[in-house]
Amino acid sequence: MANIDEIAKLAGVSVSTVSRVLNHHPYVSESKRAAVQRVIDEMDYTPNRSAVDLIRKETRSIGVILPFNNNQAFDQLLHGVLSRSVELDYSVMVLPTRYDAEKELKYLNMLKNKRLDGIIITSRSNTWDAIVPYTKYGTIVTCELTDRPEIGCAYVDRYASYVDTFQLLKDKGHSLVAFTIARGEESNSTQLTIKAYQQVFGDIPEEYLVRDCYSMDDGLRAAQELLHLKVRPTAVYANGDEVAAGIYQYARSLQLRIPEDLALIGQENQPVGMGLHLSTVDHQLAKVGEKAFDLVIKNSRGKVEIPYHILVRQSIND
Amino acid sequence: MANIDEIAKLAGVSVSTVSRVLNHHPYVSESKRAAVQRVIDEMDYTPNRSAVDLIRKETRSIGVILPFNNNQAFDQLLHGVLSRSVELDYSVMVLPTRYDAEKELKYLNMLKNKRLDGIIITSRSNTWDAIVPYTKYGTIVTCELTDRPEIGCAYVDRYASYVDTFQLLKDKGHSLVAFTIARGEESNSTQLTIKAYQQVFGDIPEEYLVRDCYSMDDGLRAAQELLHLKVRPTAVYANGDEVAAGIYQYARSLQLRIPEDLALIGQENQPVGMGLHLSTVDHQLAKVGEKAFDLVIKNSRGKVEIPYHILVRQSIND
DNA sequence: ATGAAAGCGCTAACAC
DNA sequence: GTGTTAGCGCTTTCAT
Repeated sequence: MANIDEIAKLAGVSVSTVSRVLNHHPYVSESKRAAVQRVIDEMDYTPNRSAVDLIRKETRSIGVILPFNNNQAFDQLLHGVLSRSVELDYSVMVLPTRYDAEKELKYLNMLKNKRLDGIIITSRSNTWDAIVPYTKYGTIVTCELTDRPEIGCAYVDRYASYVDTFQLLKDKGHSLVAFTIARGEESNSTQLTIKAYQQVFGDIPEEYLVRDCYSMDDGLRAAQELLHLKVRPTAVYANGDEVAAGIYQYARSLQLRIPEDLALIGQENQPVGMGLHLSTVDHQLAKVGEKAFDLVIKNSRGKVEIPYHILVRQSIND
Repeated sequence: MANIDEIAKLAGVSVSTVSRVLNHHPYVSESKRAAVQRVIDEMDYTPNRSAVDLIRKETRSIGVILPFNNNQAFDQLLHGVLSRSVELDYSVMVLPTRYDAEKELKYLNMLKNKRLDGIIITSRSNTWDAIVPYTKYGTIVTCELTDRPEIGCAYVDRYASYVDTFQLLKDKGHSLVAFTIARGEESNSTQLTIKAYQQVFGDIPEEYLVRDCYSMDDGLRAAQELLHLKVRPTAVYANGDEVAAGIYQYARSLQLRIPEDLALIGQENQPVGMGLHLSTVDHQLAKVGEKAFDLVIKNSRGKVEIPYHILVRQSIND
């Protein structure tokens, strides 16, 4: 591929002039601009991006740190990020950690070596103490609330959301309420779910907490565990609509009526829940992703709260 | 951030020596290597990636072109790509087109401006004639079979797969077979599904073909259309397990028995189908993604076929 | 084994 | 308006 020097030579101008037309600067005579453009077209020339990034000290690329890409929730966040990035002509790298703290730091290092202008952390494995130093090299935005002033946040008040949901169930007359979670206790949202439960109902009966739930299949397993207990829960709060759908399915196979025999509520308002009339808590993850993107490219440390919505559908009794 | 000159100066060596230790070259005395390393650590130095890419003329980054990221099938492909990329220390950019041909070309241009070493096309909007010229600038691998010699392919023989599946249904005694598709007729797999159907059953009754199916919700809609027909199909081939699950759900709500009253088979072996004992055709999309990645970084134009598996579970009669 | 120096392809300050 | 030139931060001959 030709370079800018060659274009300049062929057009009979200096490289600065070529650079100017490339970057749509004013103060270029129409005749020269046209001449340069013609040569550019003829030679099928495109500026080398590494050279531009090197001198501009920015890449118009951002990264998204997530544990897995094949997960509904992270996929929604990513979707939000991508929507905005396409509009604003940014590129996005997907940085999957599998909850490996080492790898996470390696990704953060892409700010330092100027490969990325910013990074969105959708879920982290490191402590903030380990992460914050990297803000020196680029913008870091996270999808949970932290009071670290160096970190931008696009977040949902999960604790309030969980409390609200459990309270709703309680208000509907349920005292035997089970719930499902994804990872074990080290995860942020898991911790908050547990705290919220305790806040509303007090102690958690060990058998009312089902771990490692991600898919509909896990929902079936969870229901299998829960619905054969001597003291069967009368309501379940699932950590996702897929999981809720699995529970629904299993309950129906047992001839249980929803919501009369079992009330059910999921999360994230996924299509899977719509036709089943499952209630759900929509944390608006795509919107969180969009907002996180906006923060990161504005180099903002703002804390932006995204509202959640509890959608009560037929799977909850009146 | 410090640069390589500064490190050289502080370590009392030349920049070449610093570069050598950075790149683990031989022929550096242990004493100097140690001295340089110490300064690097002290200064917390990391080489600028744009400068390295510029001179090396490669980025160790690849792109994945897909229409949407929030879609099970593309997500599986992406998952395969990411698995391998993490192992081999490559970065991957997600390039969502929404089937916009212009945008697709813009993405392909990232090969030309040396931002990406290669691109994986999981689904395309342009003709091969428009795409092939970009192979001059980087490797292009696709997830469908094309005989263009410049393009590497990691693909499943979809036509054979679809014919096999329809034939299986026919062998089980079904002559009233409906099916669902995603996009309209311009999509490659849709076209092949239609051709396969005609090959096995002849003409397609218009009402046995349901379009725009992506999620479980769409499956419910499809079932609603199909199961109230005067001549109800006795089997449905869904273009995904989520869609199949929706159909299952609706059929059950009508008290139809699966498979006695309605045989059902989906695609992609998703968790949603497992607990429902839905039969499925596993096109091994994650494996396709992995293989596509391997081709692209080997700069290979190979054509690699990935086998598909028909998993017969309870949703099909004997 | 080590260093000097020539780029890689581009932008922008400065001079005219 | 336009050109000259000094970098940006690095790798890699080519000497020594």
